[in-house]
Amino acid sequence: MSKRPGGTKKRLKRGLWSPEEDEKLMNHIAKYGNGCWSSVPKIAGLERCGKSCRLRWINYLRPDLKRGAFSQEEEDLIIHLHSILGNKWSQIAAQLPGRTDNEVKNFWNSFIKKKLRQRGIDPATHKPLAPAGAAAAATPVSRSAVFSEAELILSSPVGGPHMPPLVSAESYVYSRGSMDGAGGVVGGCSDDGSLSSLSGYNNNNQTADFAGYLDADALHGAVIPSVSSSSTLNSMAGVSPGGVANGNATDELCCNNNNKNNPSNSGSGFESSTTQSSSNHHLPWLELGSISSCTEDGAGAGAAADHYGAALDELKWSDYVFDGGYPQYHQQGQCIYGDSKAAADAATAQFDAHGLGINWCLN
DNA sequence: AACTATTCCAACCGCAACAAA
DNA sequence: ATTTGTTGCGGTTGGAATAGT
Repeated sequence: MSKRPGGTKKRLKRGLWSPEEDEKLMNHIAKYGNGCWSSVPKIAGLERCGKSCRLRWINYLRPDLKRGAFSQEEEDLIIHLHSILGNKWSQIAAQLPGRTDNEVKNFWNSFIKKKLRQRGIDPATHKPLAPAGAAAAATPVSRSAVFSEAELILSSPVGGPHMPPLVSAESYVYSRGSMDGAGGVVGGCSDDGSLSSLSGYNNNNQTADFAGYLDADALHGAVIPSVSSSSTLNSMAGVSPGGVANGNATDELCCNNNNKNNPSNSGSGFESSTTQSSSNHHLPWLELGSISSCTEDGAGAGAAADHYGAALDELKWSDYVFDGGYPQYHQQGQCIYGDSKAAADAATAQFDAHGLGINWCLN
């Protein structure tokens, strides 16, 4: 570890945060909001760099963090989003209310990766691991390589424009009994041929429609507020990422320095995220209308989705990939609030108990 | 009980993008 | 147009907790 530059400046503290430091930081943010991190240590009386303060707040202190075990839905969603986005942890985390990019990243590296390998799936490519002889061919492939295969299939004349029964490369990997190519139907209806609708992500025998927010282009191009960013509270407040992907200006939703004193930024975001209980509340956009983002041919695509409902049920690939025995992913180390929802509630309560009205980004 | 190995989370680092001066 | 400062992101690492011997 190299020394920090600083010369005559007081040496900044590093390492784990003490409860006192946490309290100082929380008090400061409650008072002034979370802008201008460089000035936070000075004002708050912390011997930390602003960067460290920001990270501590984003990854640990924010009361809207879930801080519990990842649910099966979250796990499935992470795997799928990773298959689309690769290591874009912030964008993946943006789809998981209450989760940070760091948390998702750690979860991936410490748990999902391992599990996928055990199942014979290459976590880098989301394809079956090649046999030893073909190791060279199975070297990590870029996300674009995976996409190219998916796009190849999606753009093949089998379906043609707006013809739903398209099979993505991924579905070959994940769908139950799909290795023969018979199963794993993924609805696709995007005009640009991108994968835009998937199903089978919740465990309630519902067709989970990811239209819109799983559009790869939208995810890459849209400014999706990350959980780890200062403009996250819109997603915490149940704002559908689909709306973002549909091109709505994020500024009007975000809590950032350009949107001061927006009522939607204060408190309500926390509440909604900490009181979510059902899977669909965790993932509010799952309640989007069927193929809602299939712009020009929405009705036809929706009908097609119904038509292939049975096949879509086959796409509960999590059941296939993770056939039970899902261990709880417990937080380790420092945890000031305990676990899960109760923790988040407690955090919110604690914040409230301090009588600290949170004014986001007031400075 | 003592030691070692492994796991995994929190924190750090370097870089890039962006905005303001 | 350039410089400087700030923020955000992804990769990496330190070390506490846990498991194994």
